[in-house]
Amino acid sequence: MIPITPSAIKVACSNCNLRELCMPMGLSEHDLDKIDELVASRKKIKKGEFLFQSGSPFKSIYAIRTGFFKTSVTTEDGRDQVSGFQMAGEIIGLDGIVNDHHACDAIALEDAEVCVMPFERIEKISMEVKSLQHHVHKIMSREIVRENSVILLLGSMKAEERLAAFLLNLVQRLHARGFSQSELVLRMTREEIGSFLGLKLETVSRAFSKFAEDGIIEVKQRNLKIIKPDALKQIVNSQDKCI
Amino acid sequence: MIPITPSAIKVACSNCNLRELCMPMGLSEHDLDKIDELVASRKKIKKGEFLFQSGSPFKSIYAIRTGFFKTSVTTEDGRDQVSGFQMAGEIIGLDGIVNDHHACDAIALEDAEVCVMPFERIEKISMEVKSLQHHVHKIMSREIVRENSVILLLGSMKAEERLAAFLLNLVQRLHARGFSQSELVLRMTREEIGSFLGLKLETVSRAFSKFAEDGIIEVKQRNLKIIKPDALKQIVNSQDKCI
DNA sequence: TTGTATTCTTGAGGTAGATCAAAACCATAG
DNA sequence: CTATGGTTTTGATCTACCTCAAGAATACAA
Repeated sequence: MIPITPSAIKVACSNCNLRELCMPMGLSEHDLDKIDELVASRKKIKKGEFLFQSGSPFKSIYAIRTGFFKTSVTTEDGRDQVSGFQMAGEIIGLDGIVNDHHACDAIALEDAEVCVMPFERIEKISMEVKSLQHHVHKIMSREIVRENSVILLLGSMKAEERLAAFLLNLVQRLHARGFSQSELVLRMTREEIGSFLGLKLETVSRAFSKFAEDGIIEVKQRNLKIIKPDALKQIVNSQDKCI
Repeated sequence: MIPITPSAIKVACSNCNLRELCMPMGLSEHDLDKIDELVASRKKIKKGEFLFQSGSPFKSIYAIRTGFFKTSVTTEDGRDQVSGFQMAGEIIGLDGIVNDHHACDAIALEDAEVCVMPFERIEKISMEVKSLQHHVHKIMSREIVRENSVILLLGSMKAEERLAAFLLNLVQRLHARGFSQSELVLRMTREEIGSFLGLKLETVSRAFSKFAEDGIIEVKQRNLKIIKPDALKQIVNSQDKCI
């Protein structure tokens, strides 16, 4: 039996099965070696624990390997709101770059593991690997675009439209990770969904019931099955066509 | 009389009075020379015209020199929502990086002029000038944080709180540009404010009237004077402290 | 000047979603 | 198994904001 030494379990993006989600494609051997230096370590976070907290010093961004997170922002007077849900292959922590401290909380909704990528290291290697630099820009831009769509949702959709859009987005991202297009397990409570969608948990629950009643979905607690994805899409795009 | 030749009016960040807003600080002579290559040209946009449109190919980001813009996002079914207002010294267009085409519209609310910065050039010079690279990261992170606060506003504040937060943000940014802390001219209609805040224009108008009635502001069409900034701050942080 | 279009204000009434409340469901520990 | 605490559902009522509508103020053109 060969003992597993620390070096044997060394972190390596180059043979990580999530690489295509968090790293640029088509790198040369040489660049791949450099990329492997990006991840300083891995970190396990238990369900309910913080990955980082608002106000804590920013050092690294994180690639989620396993598990599920929520991020939430807080006002001075203590109101807080879920600003996103993140799953394996997604990058978290970009909000910390501007002011060298984090601007939101990141909490694990289930036991999770992340790759810790010190941002200084990213910037250093970005100076040498052009495709990494561009990739970082893309990831940040993607976050900006994602938030744009959340703003659109919060500012112009009504309750059922919001929930439909949320479910479609969730299942689409899960599908991109090889999960079912129709079945999923919600990792968050109705209250957290409501917070994200700018609704109260009762409203979320009622919308779920309504969808189930209409045969669009089947819900049993956190287990959800999408029966008619097209009906959901239609709900999202149901702005009165009249006038 | 010496005729002004094209080269004489060459764009130069190094002696632009907005430099401290859009460029990194403390650059060496050598780096400053490189930075001056960032801006390919200047572009004038008339009131009501697009700087770029959703779906149009992404080439450059823009630094606003003069004027005032709004950005707006659109759903498939044609709903649109103002996602931000931008003023001199702010950067616009970062949403285009991910997919090589823009994800929102940018429209001038008054005659404006922008510095056109081809993004490829930014990436090239970023490989050489470390502080520029970090600055780009900061600017993108700042946009992420800004959008976070819009999400918080839309998801958890009520009408008057939203308007108060909006006015405070606006006047604070204007003040950072040397304008008055108390007086400002709104560059946008009530409808545009409402769209940004997820409210109808009537609600915005009523909130203005309420603030004026309470002696917190004075409004006369687009001209606005903030009489009691602290009252506005209190309105923003007025979440029931009970329980 | 007058006319027209746009923006803004204000009122009256309707409604989506919030709030309050109770019961059902589920998970976990003992 | 029961007990406990968190989550979810559902009902009844309330309210903040929307909708509809009309008029006033403003800007601009002829």
